[in-house]
Parts: sequence; C-alpha cells; structure tokens
Amino acid sequence: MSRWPAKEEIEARILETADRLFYRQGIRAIGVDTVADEIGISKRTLYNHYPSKDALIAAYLSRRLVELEITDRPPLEQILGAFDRLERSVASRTFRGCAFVNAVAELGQEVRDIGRLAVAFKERRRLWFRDLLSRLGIADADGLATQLALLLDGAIATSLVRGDPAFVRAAREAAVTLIDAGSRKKKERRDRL
Amino acid sequence: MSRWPAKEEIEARILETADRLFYRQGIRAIGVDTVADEIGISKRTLYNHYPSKDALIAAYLSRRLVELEITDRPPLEQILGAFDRLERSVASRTFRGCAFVNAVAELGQEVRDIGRLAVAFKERRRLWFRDLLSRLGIADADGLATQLALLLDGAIATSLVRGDPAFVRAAREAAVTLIDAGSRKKKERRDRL
DNA sequence: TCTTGACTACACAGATCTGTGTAGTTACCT
DNA sequence: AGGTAACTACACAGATCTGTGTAGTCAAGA
Repeated sequence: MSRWPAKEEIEARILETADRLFYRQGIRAIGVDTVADEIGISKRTLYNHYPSKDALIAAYLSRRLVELEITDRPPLEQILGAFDRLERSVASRTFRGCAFVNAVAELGQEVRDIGRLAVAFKERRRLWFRDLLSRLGIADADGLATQLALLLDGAIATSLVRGDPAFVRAAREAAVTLIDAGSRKKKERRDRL
Repeated sequence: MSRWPAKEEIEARILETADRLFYRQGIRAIGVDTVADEIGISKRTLYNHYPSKDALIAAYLSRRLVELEITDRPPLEQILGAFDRLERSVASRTFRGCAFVNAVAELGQEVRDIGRLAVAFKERRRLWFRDLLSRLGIADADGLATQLALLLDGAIATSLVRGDPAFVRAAREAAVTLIDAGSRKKKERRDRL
C-alpha cells in the first residue's frame, strides 16, 4: 500500500470538490488554486491529474452525465418524482440551476464538448420520460416526453432565478395536466378502434 | 451643436454595444476595453459615462427590462405569438438564451441587483400572460400564467442548449393543451352554476 | 482671445488567472 | 542501501482584466 491514496481515489476527490465549487459558485469564478487548496493538495498535483482546467471542466460535466434508472415503481410516480426531487432540491438552498445549462451560459462555445455533453444530458432525460410514458401506454410518448422535459427545464431555470419551490409544484401540476391530456387522446383513439 | 454626440446618444450607443457583446458572448467574456474599442471610443470615456463595469451590467439588464404591451388582438393570438417570436429568434441564430437567466448563472450573487432585475423580468411576463388569460375568461388565470411562463422559460433554456426551433413548437403545443384544459375547467364550472 | 469641457492616447497599478519549472521530501520497493 | 514515484512548496512567466492618472487636442462659447 502506497503512502498516497490510489489514483482513482484522489481523482474522485478532485472531481467531487470541483463539482461542488463549480456548481455552487460558477466555473469562471473558481480558480484552479481554489480547488487545490480546498482539497489540501498542491496545484502541481492537480495538474498532474488533469492537464488543464478545460479537462477538469469536461470531467466535471461528464460526472454529472449519469444514467437515469427506470425502476419497477409505477411510471407516473417516477415521472412526478422527478419534479418532487427538484422541489426538495430547490428548498434545500444548495440549488443553483442546471449545471449543463449554466456551463453553456457561462462558457458558450469556448470549451469544446460542453455543448455535446449538455445535449446528451437533456436528451437522456427526455428519453427517460419517453420510456416511462410508453409504459403508460401513451400514444405520442415521444412528443409528450419533450413537453415534460421542457416543463422540467423551465422549472429549473425559474427556480434558479426565483428560488421558490412553489414554481416547481406549478410545473408538476402542468405535467399532470399534459399527461392527462395525452392519456385521454390515447383513450379516444382506443375507443375509436 | 457640440462637437460630440449628446450625452444620451453616446450612452445609448454604449448600451447597444454592451448589450450585443454581453448577450452574444457572455458578460465575463467581454472586457470593458472590448466594448470601448467596438464603439470606437476610449476606455476613459466609457468610464466617464459608467463608473464601473457592474454599473454597465446593471444598465444592460435594465435596458432589457422592457414593458410588455397588451394589444387589441385576440388574447390567444398574443399568447401564442410569444412562442412564435421565440421560435423565429432561435432560428435566426443570434439567440443565446435569456439574458437574465444567463446573468444569474454567470454572476450569481456577485453583482447586486441582478437577481432583483431577473425576478422583475420573469414576473412581468408572468403577469402579461395572466392578464391575457383573464381576458379569455379563464378561472385560474394566475396559476395557468405561471405554467405558461414555465413552459416559455423551458423552451428558452432548451433552445440555448439544443439550438433547434422544433422544441419551441413543442412548447407552444403544450401551451395550447394547458390553455385548453384551463378553459374546459372554466366551462365546467360555469355549467355547474 | 481665452477658457472650458469633452474627448483621446497611453501608461500603469494591482489584482487576478492558467500553466510550468524546479528543488526538496519521503514512504515504498528491490 | 539506494532508487523510484508521488507529492509539496514556491517562484514565475505571461496573459488577462478593472480602474485610474495624466498630458494633450480641439471645437464651442464668453
């Protein structure tokens, strides 16, 4: 066993810290020195693990590009659970909007791959909605998934500005209405057959 | 007549230029020198009109905090027109999301008044929706206005990331569905009376 | 004619920030 | 015992950026 933590362990610690600082205070607002100091390692060591700040930014966003799990719970519960989780997150006051949207807003086209990662993240969640809506037997699951994703992103942006969880509840209600309308269309179509 | 443009004229030119550069490339990405050079004035002159970059940023956002007019056109047409204008804006490729949301994402709580201006802007549009919905005789105009504002903000954030006007069209469709559901509730209630 | 007022050009202080270079330390391995 | 690998401390280059200070220009007005 070595004197220092394993390579993976220290890199995980760097990413954890970068994530917290970048997300809460903004990528441009946090310097590499700040990240290193916060962990208690030298800047040199940080650069030995990540060759540039851009690489660290890309790793930060890649870490947030997690798989979205579909469980055995009722699909509707899972869908609305996404809004409920957001509401709790907003209420917890560590919330600072969507890391991907913020990164695009901050860095625009400056850092390569940011746009790609952001699109991948958004599309992943849209498809997560779509698969759940399919399980509900909804006809236009794809179109409705897009609408739910739009609502959720609207709730995130609004919460960033207003910091009030009530708007997430309003988005959740709108989601129920849209799903209801989508289900009715399915039913009408089934009735016609 | 003076050798130089009137004070208001030159300040308008500064704001115009700052607006274009700040919005398209980001507030942090644009230095004061860049703004001055773009107009063709010296940095010293710019600082003689705006005492600091923060003041310029506040003026930039204040300029975007315009009144929203309600015309004599049919209310539904005006509501959906907001989505249509956004769709054209996204298609025009000068689109870079919402200036207020971006400013909050970039500067967070760093610059005073940004949060206040952003909330004022969002609330102004929500109330614009609400007044139009009231004219439609919708019962819960306030709640539905919140939902439409959420949808529009979602469309803006999504368009920033994806750059595809199709998502604005999807948001518009969702808006129609929500308004439809809201109108039906109104009708049901009237039927009950 | 002479003063005034707004502008320009330019230098500069001072505070960042990213990334590198280097010498020294120290546990582990052979 | 000696070499190695990772780390630290620290300095520094070089590129920002904000904001100020200053001397000079030049038209308008008294």
